[in-house]
Amino acid sequence: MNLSLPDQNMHNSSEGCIEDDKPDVMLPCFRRNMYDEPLASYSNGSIISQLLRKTIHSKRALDENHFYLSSSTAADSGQEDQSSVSSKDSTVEAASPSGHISAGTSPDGEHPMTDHLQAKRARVENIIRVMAGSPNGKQHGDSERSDTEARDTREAREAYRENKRKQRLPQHQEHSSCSTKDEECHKLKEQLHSMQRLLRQLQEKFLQVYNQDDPEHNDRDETEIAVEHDTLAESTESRYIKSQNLQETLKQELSRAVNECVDRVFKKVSSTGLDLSPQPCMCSSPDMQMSAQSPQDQTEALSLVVRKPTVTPLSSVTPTVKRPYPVHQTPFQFNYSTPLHDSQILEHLLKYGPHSNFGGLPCMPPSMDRTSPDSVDLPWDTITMRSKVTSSHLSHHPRPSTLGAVTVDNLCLPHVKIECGDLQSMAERNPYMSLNISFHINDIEGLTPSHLKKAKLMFFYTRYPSSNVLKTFFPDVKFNRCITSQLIKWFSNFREFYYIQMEKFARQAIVDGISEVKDITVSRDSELFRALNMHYNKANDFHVPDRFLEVAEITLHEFYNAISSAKDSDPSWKKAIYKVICKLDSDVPEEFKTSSYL
DNA sequence: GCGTGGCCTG
DNA sequence: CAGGCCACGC
Repeated sequence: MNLSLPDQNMHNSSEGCIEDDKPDVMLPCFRRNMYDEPLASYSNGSIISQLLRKTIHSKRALDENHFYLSSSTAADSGQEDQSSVSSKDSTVEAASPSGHISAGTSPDGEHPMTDHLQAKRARVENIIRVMAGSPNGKQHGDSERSDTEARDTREAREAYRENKRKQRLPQHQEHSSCSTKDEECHKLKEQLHSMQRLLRQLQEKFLQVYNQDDPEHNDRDETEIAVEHDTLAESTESRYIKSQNLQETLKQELSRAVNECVDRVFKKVSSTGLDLSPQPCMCSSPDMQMSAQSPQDQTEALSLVVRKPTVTPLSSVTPTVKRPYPVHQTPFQFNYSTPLHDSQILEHLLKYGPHSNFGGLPCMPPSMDRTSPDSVDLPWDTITMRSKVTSSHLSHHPRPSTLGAVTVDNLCLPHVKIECGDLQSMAERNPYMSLNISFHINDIEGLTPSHLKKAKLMFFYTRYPSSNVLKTFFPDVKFNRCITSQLIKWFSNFREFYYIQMEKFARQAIVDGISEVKDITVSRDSELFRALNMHYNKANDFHVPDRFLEVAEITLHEFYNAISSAKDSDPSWKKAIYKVICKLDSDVPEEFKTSSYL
């Protein structure tokens, strides 16, 4: 029954995430002295700045001699940066060192970028900004509205929120819904061509920079990237942060938006005969290209994009990254996500860069070290875009016992609500960072499937465990309000199932004509027991204590008596039964106290 | 106000 | 199984 060792190290490191800076366990990419940049620096206006700066920085680390001495139009860089920043990003932009400020500034501040490269970057930036200025899709607005409209009938509060949200919707979204199909197809067509053209331009610019800079290392020097494609509009961000069910909202919004976009665009485009074959991507990653070629495979929101660790890094500037992207960070969106997939990939690549967000997050598990087992044999620049495997971290995938093999699934499944735990205030101050932190915190110190299994087995002894009991028997869990509530909720769910079964079998007994309560017994051969055992002891590798059979029988009798005496007409007729059953708890065996139990 | 349990829902 | 909501007790 020893399913897994407790991830003590992970818990410890998770604490460091909040308070302790532990550079000794951090990957190079997470060290502040490498890419120490505030999150806000990855604002829309300087996507390309960030990427190029890193690329150049990487190259410089490889070969200090690869500089270009020519100068050209560097002067227009700053001007463009300031003039074309969208208003919604202006706040972040103003607070960040991005844009023209970063134009000639290398991370270490010792090697000023050449004018030549500045000019190139400025041009590419301009292209990116043109892309960013593409009209916003109306699908999201529609989907968002339909989503909320479906459930705002009950709550005046919800209706109020809905109204406010509608007021914020740009007018053109309202009008666009009235467009004819022909117009939509035409616009789509134009957009596609436009974006393809822009993408080609951008690719050319990039390749130009790369090839001129270092043709020999071109294929090896591609920036490792992680991308996310979602279609959430930034306008909904604040609502999400305040939402009480961030996780569900994100998943629903993402899934629906992506599904709608994919379905719609393929339907329309197939009728127009447009060629949707992807443009050759500058990213050589097979996974990357495949994800672009098969957008229809992504029917669920990508909760995370993972870049696998690399095997033989050329230098310390090619660190490994596994990280989730908060889904709400899309700075802009396209009308039809699918044909613009490459652009979106590029956009995210450029916006977030391969090292963003982690400057202040020294909390990644040791498994992310490049020496971890799962990094072996992975090619350079492998980019894995994984769809959301499951909506819950409680998927029955046993957590690997070795720290080096912590699965992506465990890392990519957001669970913790923003308002949970100690991160709430941080979340309010910086939603970007807080989302990331929350995801990781939960991954590191959240309850695992092993914990769930253990809890189920404990249910055979105690149906109503106190918080103290839970803390005693889950010593490897770092308790906070959230974790405690979750554990309590688990037992609440266990009880719910338990009592449902009891009522069901009690009623069945009555239907079967059993007139004497003493004729009702619960043995290991009973159907009732099988049902319960299947639920709490699915693997059937645990010997259920006899006492549980006794309690089950008592419970069944209680239900039988109550139902047969028509007490179930009282809405709260079960409460009396609960009162009886809660006194039948046994002590949980000491073995359960060890963190390695199971 | 907070913790907890139950009910309902997805 | 989790989230929302409500009720209850402290």
